[in-house]
Amino acid sequence: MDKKVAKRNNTKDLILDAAEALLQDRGFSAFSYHHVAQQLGVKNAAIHYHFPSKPDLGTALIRRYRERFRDYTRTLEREGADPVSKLECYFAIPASYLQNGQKICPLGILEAEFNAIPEPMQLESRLLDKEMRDWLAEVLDEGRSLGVFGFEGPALDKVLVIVAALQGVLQIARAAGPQVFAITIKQIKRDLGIFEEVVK
Amino acid sequence: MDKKVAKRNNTKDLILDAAEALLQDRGFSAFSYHHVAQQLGVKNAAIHYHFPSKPDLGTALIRRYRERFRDYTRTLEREGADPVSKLECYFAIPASYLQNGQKICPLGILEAEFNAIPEPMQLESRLLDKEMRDWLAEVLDEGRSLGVFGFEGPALDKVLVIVAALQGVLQIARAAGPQVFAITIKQIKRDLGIFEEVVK
DNA sequence: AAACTTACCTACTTATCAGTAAGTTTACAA
DNA sequence: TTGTAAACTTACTGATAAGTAGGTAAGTTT
Repeated sequence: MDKKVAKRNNTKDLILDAAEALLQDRGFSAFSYHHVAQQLGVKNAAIHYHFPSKPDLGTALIRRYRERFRDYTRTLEREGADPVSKLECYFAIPASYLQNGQKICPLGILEAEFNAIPEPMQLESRLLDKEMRDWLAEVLDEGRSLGVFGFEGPALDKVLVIVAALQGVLQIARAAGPQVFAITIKQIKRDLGIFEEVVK
Repeated sequence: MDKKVAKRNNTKDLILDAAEALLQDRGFSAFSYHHVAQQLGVKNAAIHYHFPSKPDLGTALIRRYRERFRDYTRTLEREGADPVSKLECYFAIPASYLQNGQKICPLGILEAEFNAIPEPMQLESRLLDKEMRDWLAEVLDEGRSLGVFGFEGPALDKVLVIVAALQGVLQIARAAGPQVFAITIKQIKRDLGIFEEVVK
């Protein structure tokens, strides 16, 4: 019975998908309900039906990022991935952003526009940031004690530089071209001491 | 004769100052002529008198960043600063952003909102990015040949990680608190090999 | 088959945005 | 003293923003 304009039941997810793309492409302030609606071929009010206010949509978006990340890391854990491949999988996230239309890290825009987004979104952003950095720190610590990573100081400090560099370079790629991403990854690996054997 | 509301002749600069603060606080899409006007105690149209359109204001802003950076580096050159103090001076720029109300790098927002800003601003952003990275690369190369910096690979590659990390960490500081900045600086120095003697 | 719910649309409101036209004040020059 | 240009203000316009009220066509439940 799905003839012509059959009622869809996945609109909510499609809205989140479109909003996610717009967020990582233009920023939160720079996209509107109209943009989302147009992309889905529905009207303004349809978005308001699923997400009454823009803050609602925004927080739902970040919550989805969080869940996705949690699921991702849990899967890696379940599969018994080693620290190096965990790190590679982490690098694959921003890499996919870059490939999929020069997108940037969601946290990058959210934090850049931090003082212009509603408080609930700020809160969710803080949580996402903490969860990601804490997980990566565990990976680095694990790798260091196994002897596959070489770095000095607390893992959380090293994580900070890595996360910040990735977040920054995706933005720089907009102005300087996509090749800067691979260069950064290479340098980060060098600084982690996991490239010498392969390179030289 | 400056009694009450004497005509000012520095409004143009004051507008740029206010716009600069707003840009680094909220982003380009999230601030309006009204915000700027309100902060200066003038009307909307006064801004349009000095900067006919928002792209005009935006490009003027970035051009000023560029001039300021050029003047800054030229002064350092004239004073015969060594690579280490040049680097310290470079670090002082984002440090001042952080201190002055959790501001972030202008290039950070401009590149994050890249696809939402007018083309002339994109062009100016590219120039600013290139000029800054090229200068820093010279500093790093100079320092390496003098033996004060220790790093592998092309200086431009190392610069990329440093610039990206600084840009990123200023944003992360919004969500994670200002202390992450000092940690990042410390880590960057460690990775440049200019911290061992002082720390350990 | 009636009652209710889901998932929209049409058509609006209110606010804010960038931008403009025309008038006003002030400083300075002729 | 008058003229003129710079630096505004007043008072708008049209576009777009978020958000809402009310209606409706389907599907679901009772």
